[in-house]
Amino acid sequence: MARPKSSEKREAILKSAVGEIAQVGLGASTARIARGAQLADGTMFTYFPTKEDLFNELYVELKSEVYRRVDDGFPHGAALRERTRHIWTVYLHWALENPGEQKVSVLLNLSPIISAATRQRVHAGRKGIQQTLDELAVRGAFKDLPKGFASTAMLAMQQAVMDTAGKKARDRTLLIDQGFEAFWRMAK
Amino acid sequence: MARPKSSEKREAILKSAVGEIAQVGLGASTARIARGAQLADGTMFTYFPTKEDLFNELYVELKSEVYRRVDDGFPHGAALRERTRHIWTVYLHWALENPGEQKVSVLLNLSPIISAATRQRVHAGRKGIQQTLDELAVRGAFKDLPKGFASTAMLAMQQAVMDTAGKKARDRTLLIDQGFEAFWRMAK
Amino acid sequence: MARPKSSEKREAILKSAVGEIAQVGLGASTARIARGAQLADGTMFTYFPTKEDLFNELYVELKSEVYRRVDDGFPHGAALRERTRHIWTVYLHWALENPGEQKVSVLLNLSPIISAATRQRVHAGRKGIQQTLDELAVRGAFKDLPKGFASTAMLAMQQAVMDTAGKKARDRTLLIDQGFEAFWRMAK
Amino acid sequence: MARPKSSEKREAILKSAVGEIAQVGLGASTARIARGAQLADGTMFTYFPTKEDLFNELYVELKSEVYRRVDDGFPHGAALRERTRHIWTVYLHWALENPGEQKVSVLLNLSPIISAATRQRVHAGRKGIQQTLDELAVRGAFKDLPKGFASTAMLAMQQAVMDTAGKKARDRTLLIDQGFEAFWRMAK
DNA sequence: GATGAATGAGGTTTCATTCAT
DNA sequence: TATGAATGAAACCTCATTCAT
Repeated sequence: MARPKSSEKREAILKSAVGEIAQVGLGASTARIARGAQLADGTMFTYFPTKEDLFNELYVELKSEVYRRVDDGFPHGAALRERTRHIWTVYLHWALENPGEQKVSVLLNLSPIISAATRQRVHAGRKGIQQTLDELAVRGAFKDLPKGFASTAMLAMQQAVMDTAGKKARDRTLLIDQGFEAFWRMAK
Repeated sequence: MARPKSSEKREAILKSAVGEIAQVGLGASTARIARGAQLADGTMFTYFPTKEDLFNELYVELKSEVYRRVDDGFPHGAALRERTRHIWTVYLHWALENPGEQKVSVLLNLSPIISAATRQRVHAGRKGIQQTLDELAVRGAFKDLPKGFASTAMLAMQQAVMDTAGKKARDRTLLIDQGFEAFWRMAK
Repeated sequence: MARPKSSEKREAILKSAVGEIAQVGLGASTARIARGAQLADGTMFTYFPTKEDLFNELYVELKSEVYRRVDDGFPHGAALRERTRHIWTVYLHWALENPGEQKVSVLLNLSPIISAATRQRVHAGRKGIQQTLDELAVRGAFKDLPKGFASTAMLAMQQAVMDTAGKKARDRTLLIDQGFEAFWRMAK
Repeated sequence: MARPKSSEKREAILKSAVGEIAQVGLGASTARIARGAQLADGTMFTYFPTKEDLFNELYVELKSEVYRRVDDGFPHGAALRERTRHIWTVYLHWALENPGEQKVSVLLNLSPIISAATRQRVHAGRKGIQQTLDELAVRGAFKDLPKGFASTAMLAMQQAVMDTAGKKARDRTLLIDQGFEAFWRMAK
């Protein structure tokens, strides 16, 4: 076989895409993304046949990374509060350490370029957390709200923490903890 | 100068922009926006010299509309809970009745096309609510968090309600109420 | 109304297309065609939304021009031989005076870019000659061959004359005449 | 140099080229041609250094094949009519059995990609028939026309038969025979 | 020799903006 | 003012060809 497709280059493209999209939005051009990955314009298309494909794969990749992190060291036997706290904390640490990735993830999520199939795929990857979210959904104030509200609210509150962290430098670990205390009030 | 620039046309452009952006994102072309407003390609540029200008003005307009509604019938003398509830409810009704406007507002907010100056301008327009938000910021769980967190969290939780409303048809008024109860737990 | 679409520019594009295609084939680039018409790259697309559209329109235009010429001064009352001779002669004069147009016409006819609808349209324009071709079809050697063979054969023999004229300079009028005599033997 | 270039692969490339060109025209990509021959993109270039080379060789190959068939079983001693008939019939049988090859042959012939040298080479290969064509050129209606007209006309009339055969299913052998009778009238 | 990844020029088309009418 | 034709930069993508493996 000839030169195999280098996964290094694949990563470089995805990384460059994150950088470009974070800066200029989904209008980021394939040419700039390629250049950012130190590749010729055309090379990108041997890795991703289409800009649309690139963006969909990128979305999957970003979400998978988060789920992977959350699953890693997940305290399976622990009480609900501890498990919820784990999800909360791990996700926020990732997001604050990777603001570009996080922003791009949000942007892609809002875009019609992400297909229903991709959304399905990503949703399926959430399996590890699902049990915890389900338990959350029947607790406290969430009990009276529709099924998926608890997880949506968690994501929303995490977003609020991120927005705040972006403005004030402050102690992030503290912010994350206190944010969780606020969130937990809804579940108690 | 004969005819004044018709503000009717200005409105038509803004409205068309909302429709187009809601459908295809910020990549919406000026030509399509103009066509949607029943105008020629070039006419748009006598109202907004630049696409950037259009988007910035649109953002201001959308936000102003919301603030206007919230200010309208604001229960100035009432207790904090009632005032917060008013903001919560009025905003959500507007958002659920105008999903396009709401989506575009979010999209623009995330885009670098919206200048710092515009953000300032919009922020300034929030004056009517500010007092209430400030009171909220020193209550319950928000007390331990940075200044702006309460309002960010409120917006985030409202977003959660909207996302949920988008999926399930359900009784929206009930959803809004119960969503508020969840939110209020953080402030109690 | 603003500047109206100039039919002069439209003609220039079509003419340039003929020149380019005659030289390099159907791979002729839209950019070169535009440049040949002294227009910016983008301008071509206000006249023809697509390369495909351009080529289809061009085909119609070329064929129409021929039919127009043949119809012009057509000896309606004359004997079959005279009418056939008219078609033969007029077409060949056009083709020999416009070798580019003729070549492009052949090229387009062979290409899948020309749609069935276009072919239909062109065929319909042949109405003026049809009667004569039908009479031809039941004569001489054509009598034993399928319906459309006479006209196909005529076109083929005209092609032979053109090919020959392309090589030898020679007296073209004489060539056309003697070519007709050869052709007529099949119909006699 | 280990293995010799497999002539089997060479054939596969040529065959694939015919298929692709017949479908999409001379714009057929080398990659698709290679894939059609079950080869990697790059492999094609060890057999034909250039797309241009491939097309020129293909043209020679197609024409040679025809001449080979015509030469095969050529009735050298027979009367002119019989010899002409042989050329007519053998060619048409080949063309009708190999419509792709025939179409590609025409396309290549019209293209500037086929060099003068190639055309020369092909013309030279016609040696076997030349004598017959020369005799034809001084007969009947051809007598008054330039040297090469008889053979050009024959090809043209064969083209007419092919076009007709393509449309009507009909008995092809009969069509070929009756077509010949029409053609022969010009030579009688 | 065979493979297919890499290249970058070039292809078609879109688009914000200008400007003649 | 309103119109929409004109512009040319830039976007996405294809392709012949090269070359590391």
